[in-house]
Amino acid sequence: MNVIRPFTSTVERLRSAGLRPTRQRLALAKALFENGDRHVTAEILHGETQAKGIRVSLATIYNTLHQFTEAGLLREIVVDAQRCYFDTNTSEHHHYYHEKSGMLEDMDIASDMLAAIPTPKGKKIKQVDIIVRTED
Amino acid sequence: MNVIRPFTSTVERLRSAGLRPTRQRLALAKALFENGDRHVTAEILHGETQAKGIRVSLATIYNTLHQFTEAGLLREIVVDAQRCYFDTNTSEHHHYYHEKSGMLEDMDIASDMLAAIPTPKGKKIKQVDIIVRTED
DNA sequence: GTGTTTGCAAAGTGTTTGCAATTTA
DNA sequence: TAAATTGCAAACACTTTGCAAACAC
Repeated sequence: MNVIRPFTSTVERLRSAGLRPTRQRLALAKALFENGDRHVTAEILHGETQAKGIRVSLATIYNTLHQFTEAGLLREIVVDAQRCYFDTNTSEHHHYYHEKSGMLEDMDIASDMLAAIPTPKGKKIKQVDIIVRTED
Repeated sequence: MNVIRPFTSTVERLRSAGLRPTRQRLALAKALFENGDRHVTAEILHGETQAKGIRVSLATIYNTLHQFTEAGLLREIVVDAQRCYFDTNTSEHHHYYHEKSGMLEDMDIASDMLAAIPTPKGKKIKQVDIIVRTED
């Protein structure tokens, strides 16, 4: 017999990443993945959950963001020594960073452009990050 | 009449950047610019000056690195949320970052590759940073 | 029940700042 | 001498950690 189970796909997403679908992780996953591509910091997520009346501590948000990143659900983007972004779009793409506003924006660029990048001897390329900083 | 003046070119470099050639700035400029291209953090520079018996406080090193950057003598490179590098090579070029070792290495890449990067509407590109992260 | 996860507060890291003392020109 | 610069220690912002209580299965 069936029971109505909300967020089944989010639950499954967490389970297949090997993460127990706790209340906190579900709330964060919902905020992250149910509204299209997002660029968030821990602070932003914390503010959002608080605004919705969901109690998730900042420490848990940090931990969860890293767990999601390790699980391949998020990609971390380093733009600035004191602002750590996580991108829900984990496919290969690059960014504009508008420093004044602190806004991060996806960039459209032909991925074959990266063919020009030489591989360093004896090393394997793990990730290529292109950040175009704009004046604002 | 002439007096023997050591480090004249470093002195001039500072003066033309509008910075008084103090003992501390001279020591840092020497360490930075008299040994070819370098990638340094504040900690590295601090360690070096201490090893040489030159007394420069960490606060002054941070301040000086930023003054040099504003003056165009250095370029700041953000690779990692807790490691801020300064590059003595201010010309357009990009980097490999070997995460495990924390080593930053210059990359040779055709600069016309960057022609493919679209300018965002209504904004001006200030700087393009390409960081190729390697496994190690 | 058992192992996992959470929240809190404390600790940590790298950086910046306020201000008196020092140095430069 | 006047203005700029320095060093210290304290403040800072952001992030991580230790551990007891709460939770998932």
